[in-house]
Amino acid sequence: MTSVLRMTEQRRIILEELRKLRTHPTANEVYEIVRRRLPRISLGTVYRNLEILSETGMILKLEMAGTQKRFDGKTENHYHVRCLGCGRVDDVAIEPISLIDSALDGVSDYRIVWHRLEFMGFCPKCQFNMNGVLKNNSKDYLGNNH
Amino acid sequence: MTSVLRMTEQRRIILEELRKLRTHPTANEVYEIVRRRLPRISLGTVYRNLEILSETGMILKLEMAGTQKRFDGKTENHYHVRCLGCGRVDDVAIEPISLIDSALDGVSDYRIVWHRLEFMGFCPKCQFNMNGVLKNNSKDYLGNNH
DNA sequence: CTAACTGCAAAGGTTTTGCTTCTGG
DNA sequence: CCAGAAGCAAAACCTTTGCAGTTAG
Repeated sequence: MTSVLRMTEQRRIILEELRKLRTHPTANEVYEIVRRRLPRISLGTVYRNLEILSETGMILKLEMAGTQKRFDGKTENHYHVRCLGCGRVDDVAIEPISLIDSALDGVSDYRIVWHRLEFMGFCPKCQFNMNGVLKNNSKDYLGNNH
Repeated sequence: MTSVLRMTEQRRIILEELRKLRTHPTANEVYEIVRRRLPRISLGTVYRNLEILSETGMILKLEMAGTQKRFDGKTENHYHVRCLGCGRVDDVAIEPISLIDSALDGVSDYRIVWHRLEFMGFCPKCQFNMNGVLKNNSKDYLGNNH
């Protein structure tokens, strides 16, 4: 019934690279990185492995603001902060607030399992670069990717 | 410099329909709905208007878990709850917790502007239907759309 | 051995864009 | 009027899939 996972070289290297990174790459970024070690790997293989690795819980699939899925080698539940200027995503060094899950008790019919909290703001670099730019880029406020 | 927005019939009807809905349709769903009143409207026009309306703040663009963008005629900042079973998205009837924005004070270099909080759980219908299904669909837990 | 996996290429689905015509103000 | 918008179709993206050959265990 349950199929046996094989640790192929491709899968192992994808996992290794993902765990090295502090960023949250898209599938294509993973492909570019892994390709430096495995020049003949295909993008399809990267997609298939990211899918499988996240199904098994070995990595995290982040489906956040923006169109492209991003992946994270860190699997503990944690929060992210996204820069409204450049789209950069960082981890946040605070513990998940489990109290939040009960905020809907008695308010909603849903049975809450967990929550996703994403902070939106400006990274240090963009705070520096963004004098007067903001009003012309209002669309970026809602989470465009780049 | 700043271009003048025209309230065309297409734009007005998109806005009207979006404000009527309690759901959070995708661009294509908006297209299907609006088409009942404007059979000749094109999908491209719907996309362009959803983009413009969200830039001006008349609607909200939700770029959440899952691939497709969804849109919301309600513009006040509010939270959403997403069903892990069927992908349905509902509004949550609690006030945004502004205290959350200061959770990163002293922890992160980012200047936080706002936050997005999304609850994940099971809607009443899926709670009912989901006896024993869960373990076989573990991939759905991370936010797949359907 | 053989089920799981890979590379490749093609298909699918969503969103954007170029172009010509039309229209709101 | 005429800048902004619409319709249409093609292009651009991102992701998934079918298939034939390869490989981990």
